[in-house]
Amino acid sequence: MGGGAREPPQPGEPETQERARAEGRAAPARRRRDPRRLPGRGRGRARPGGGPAPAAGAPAEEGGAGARAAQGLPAAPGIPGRRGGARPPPPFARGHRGMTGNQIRQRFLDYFATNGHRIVSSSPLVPAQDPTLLFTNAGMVQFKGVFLGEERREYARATTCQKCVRAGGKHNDLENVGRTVRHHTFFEMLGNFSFGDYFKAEAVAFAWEFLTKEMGLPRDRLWATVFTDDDEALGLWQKVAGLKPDRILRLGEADNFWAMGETGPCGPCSEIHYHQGDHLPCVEVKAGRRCLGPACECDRWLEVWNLVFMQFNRDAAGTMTPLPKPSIDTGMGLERIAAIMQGKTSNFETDLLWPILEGAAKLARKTYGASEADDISLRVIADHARATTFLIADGVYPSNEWRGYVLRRIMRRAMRHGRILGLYEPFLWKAVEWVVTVMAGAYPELAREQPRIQEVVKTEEERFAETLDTGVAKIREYLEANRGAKERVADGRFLFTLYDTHGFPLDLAQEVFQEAGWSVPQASLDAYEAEMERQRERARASAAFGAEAEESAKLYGELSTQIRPPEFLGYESLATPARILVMVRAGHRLREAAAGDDVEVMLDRTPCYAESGGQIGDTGQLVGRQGRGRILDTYYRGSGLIVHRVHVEQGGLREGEDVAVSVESPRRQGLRLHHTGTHLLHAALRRVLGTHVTQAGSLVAPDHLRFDVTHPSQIRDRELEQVEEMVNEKVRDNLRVDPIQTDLEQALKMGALALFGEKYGQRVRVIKIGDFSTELCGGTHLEQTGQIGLFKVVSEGAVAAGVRRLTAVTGDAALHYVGREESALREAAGLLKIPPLELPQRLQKLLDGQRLLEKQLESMEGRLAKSRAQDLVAAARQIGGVAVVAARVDGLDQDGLRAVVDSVRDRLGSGVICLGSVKDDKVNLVAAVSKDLTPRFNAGKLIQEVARAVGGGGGGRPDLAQAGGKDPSKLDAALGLVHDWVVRSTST
RNA sequence: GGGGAUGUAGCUCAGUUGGGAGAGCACCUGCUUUGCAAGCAGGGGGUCGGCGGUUCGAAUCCGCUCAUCUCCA
Repeated sequence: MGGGAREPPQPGEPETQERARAEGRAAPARRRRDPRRLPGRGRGRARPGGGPAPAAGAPAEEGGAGARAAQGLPAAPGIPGRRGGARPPPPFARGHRGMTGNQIRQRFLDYFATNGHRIVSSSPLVPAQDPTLLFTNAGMVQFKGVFLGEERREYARATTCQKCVRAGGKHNDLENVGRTVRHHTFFEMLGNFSFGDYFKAEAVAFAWEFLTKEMGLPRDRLWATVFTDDDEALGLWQKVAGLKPDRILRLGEADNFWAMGETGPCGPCSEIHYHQGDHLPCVEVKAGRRCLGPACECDRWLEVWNLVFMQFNRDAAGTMTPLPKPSIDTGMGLERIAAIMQGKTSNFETDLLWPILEGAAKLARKTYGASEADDISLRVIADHARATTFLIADGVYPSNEWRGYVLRRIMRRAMRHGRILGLYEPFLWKAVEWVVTVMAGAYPELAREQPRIQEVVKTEEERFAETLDTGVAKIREYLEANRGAKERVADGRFLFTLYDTHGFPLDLAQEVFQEAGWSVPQASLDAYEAEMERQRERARASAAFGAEAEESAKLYGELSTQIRPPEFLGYESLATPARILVMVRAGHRLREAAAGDDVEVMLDRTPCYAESGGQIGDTGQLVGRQGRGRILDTYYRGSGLIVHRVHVEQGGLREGEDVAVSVESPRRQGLRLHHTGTHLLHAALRRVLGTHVTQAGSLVAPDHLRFDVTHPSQIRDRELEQVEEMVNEKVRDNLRVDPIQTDLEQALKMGALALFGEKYGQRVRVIKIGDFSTELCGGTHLEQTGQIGLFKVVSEGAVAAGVRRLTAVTGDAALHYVGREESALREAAGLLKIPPLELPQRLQKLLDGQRLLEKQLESMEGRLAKSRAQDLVAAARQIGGVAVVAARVDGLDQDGLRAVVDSVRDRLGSGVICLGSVKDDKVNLVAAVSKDLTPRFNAGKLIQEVARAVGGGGGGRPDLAQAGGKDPSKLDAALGLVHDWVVRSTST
C-alpha cells in the first residue's frame, strides 16, 4: 500500500514540484534554487534589515569579513586579486584536504567497485533513442530501461561518473549560469545504482561511509533529510550514521519524492546536506526571516548527495504498488563535493573549473574578484567552454535546430560575455584547449577530438561575428530611416525583429542604440518581451498539434510495460511463425482488423528488422488463417517494441492469432549490400582522409546509401576516387563479414567504432570485416564482401558546416547506375558519331562554335536592324512637325524589335516610333519617343492604345514601352492608329 | 514541429504600381606608368535558387519547393 505516500503539493511551490517531476529526478545542482533569491556577490554587503536571530549556530556578522569570504573570495592560494578576509578553519579531516577533482572521481568509483559495483563508463551526452530528452541530464539516464524492467544487465550494482548537460528543454537554466557560483550547463554526476539488489540500509551506509571515511568530512557538519513519512530512512540515519533526530529533517513531496514520469517507478528520497557555516550570508535572514537550516536555499547549507529509493510503481490512475525489487539511484555533483573538499564556496574555484576561468581572465587581462560584472562573464565562459567542448566531442554540432541549437546558444552566450570582457576576436576555441587539459585524464576522447572541436568552435565564432555585423548594419539602416523621428527611442518591435530574424542579441542592440544617442526605455523592453511571448505562444500552439503523436507515444509507453520486446530472428531467417500480441490503430488498441485497414502489429517474434542504425525497416508479408496483410514498414516504438505497419489486404487479422511472417527478401538483400557497403566506406574514409572522420548520420536503403561524415572541407575528386578504389579492392578481396556478440568493454578493446547517439546495452554486436573494419552495429549484413560486386560513389556535397554527405550505390544498383551513365554517354557519342571517350573535347569544340555563331547572329541582327531602320526612317511621316514612324516588321521578337526601334530613334534624332511584328502567331509591339518629345508624347500611353486594338495590353516608360497582342490580323489596323494618336496628342 | 529573413556575375551588393539585368571589386586584352587598393580604353563572365501559375510580357505578383541565416519549442 503505497497510496499514502503521496502528499499534496506544498503551497507556494508548485513550480518547483512540477519541475522536479518534469526533470525526472532530484537535481542537486539546481533544485529548489530560485536564482532571484540566490545570494549574489554584492549581497553580503547589505546589512539585513534587523531580522530575527538566525538559526542555530553563532552567525558571523553579516556584511563583515565573513560575508566577503562568502562572496567567492576565499583566501585561496593561487587566486589573484583576492582580498583579505577571515575564513573559518578548514572543515577537513587531516590528509583529505585539497583532494583534486580527478582524485575524488576516482576515489568514488573505486570505493563502490570495492563494494561490488561494476564501474560503468559515462554514456554519451546525446541520450540513446530517447527523443524526448535533449541531453543526458542525470546518472540514471543510461539505466532507465533497467529500472523499468525492460532491460537486463549482467550486474546488479553499478557506479558511474556521468557527464551531464542541463540546458534548453522545459527547464532552462542557461541564463542563470554565471550569475551564481553553482549553476552549470555541464557537470559531472557521481552515482551508485542498485537494480533490485540492495536497498535503503546499504545506500545510506555507503553514502555515509564515503563522505566521512573516504572524503573525511566531519560528521558534525552533515545533516540529512527524509520524506515526510519515511520512518525507515529516518531510523537508518540514526542507526547507521549516528545522527541525532534533530539533525534529520522531514520534507514533503516537492523536495523528497522522486518519479521518473507521470507513471512508472517512483519513491521517496533522502538527501545529505553539508553545513558550510553560519558565517555565510543567508537569503532568508536578509529578508528578515530565519535561516531554515538544511532546507534553506542559502549558501550556508549545501545539498551534496541525493539518494533515491525506487520503491513503487505508479500507474495512470495514480495508485502506487510496491515494486517487487526496489532499487537505488543516487547522484552527487562532482563540482560540489570538490568545492567542499577544496574549501571553496564556489564551484568555479575548484581545480575542475579554475584553470579555464583563469585562462579566460588572463586573455582578457581581467582579475577575478575585481568586479562582479566581469566575474559573471568569466564564470559564463568557464562553464560554457566545458559544455561546448563535451557536446561537440559527443557529436553535437552548432545548428539552428534541436540539440545543435542549444549548443549554439551556449556558445553564443559565451562569445557575448567574451565581448563584454573586451574579447572581440575569436577566443572560445582557445578555451577548448584548457578544458581538454583539465578533463582529458578522465575523458581521453577529448584529446583525440581536440583539433576537430577547435575547428568547429572557431567557425562558429566567425559565423557569429558575421551575424553581429549584419545586425549592426540593420540598426544603422533603422537609424538612418528614422533620422527625423521626434523621439529618439528604439522601437521594441524592431529590437525583437533584430533578435528573432537576425539573431542580434538584445543587450548588444541596446548598446549600439545608446552609443548613437538613442534611448531604450522600459516600454521598448516590454514590447520586446511581449513579442517574444507571442512567439512562444505560437510555438506552443503548434506543438499541441502533435497531440495524437503524443497519445500514441503514451500508449506505446504503457504497452512496453505490458508486453515483452519480441524475439528478433532476422539475422538467421527471413520467415517464421509468430503470434499477434497487440494491434493498434490511430493510437488505440484494436482487437480485429479487416481488409483495407492500416494497423500497427506487434508480434512475439519477428524476422523483420526495425529501422535503426540508419538501416530502414523491412517490408514483408503477414499471413493468418483468415487473412493476409502486407508489411509496409517496421520500426521501434516505446522501449524496444517492434512495430509492423500492416495493410490488411484480404480477410481479417485478430489479436492472439497465429500467423506466418516473412521478409521481402530481394529488398532485404539490397539493404544488406548497402549496409556492409556503408561500413567499408566508413573505414576507407578514415584511412584516406584521417581518423577525424566520424559518422554524422547514415541512411541504408535497398537501392542506395547515404553517409554523412565530419570533415572540415570538401572531399576532393582524387580523394573520392581513392576511397572508391579502396572499397572495391576490399570487395574483390572477398573478406568475411563476421557478426560477433560480446560486451561493450570487449568490443571497445577490439577497437570497434562506437557511434554517438547509439544505444548500446551491455551485450553488443560487432561487425568485423576482415581486418579492415570493426564497428558496433545491429544491422543486417552480407556474409562476404564479394557479394557487393561493385561500389560506386554517386555524389558528394555539404550538409552543414563541417559535415559532408556522400551518396553511394552497391551491387545491382551500382551496375544499373553505371549502366545508365554508360548508355547516356553512348547515346551522346552516337549523335556525334564519335567514340564516347572523345566527347569532352568534341563538346568543348561545339560549344565554342555555338558561342561564335550566337555572336555572329547577334551582330547580323544588329546590322539587319540598322538596315531596316534606314528604310523606316526614310518612310517617316511628319505630323505637326513631329517625325512619326509606324510600321510592321515581321519575324522579330520583343528583343529584335527593340533593337530596330533603338536604331530608328538614333537615326531620327527626334520623333515617335511604333513598330509591330508578328511572330509565332502572336503580336509584339514596341514604341519609343525621343527624349526631347517625352513631355508631349508618352510611349506608354501610345502602346496601350495600339495594343488594345490587337487584343492585348502593355506599358512601359514615357520614352520606351512594349506590348503584346493575340490577334495578328488586326496589326495593320492597329498601327494605323499611331498617326491619329499623334495628331490627337498634338492638338490637346 | 512553428514563425521571420535572404537567395541577381568569381566576391560584395543595387534593381523603385511588372516593360532594355546593373555597379564596385576581381578576371582578360591593350595603352600609359613603374611608389602601395595605380590610371585610361576595351572585353569576357548571369538557367536573376528551382518548378508551376497569373500576364501580351515576370528578377519583380501568386503558389509550391530547395538552400542558407535566425528565433521559438
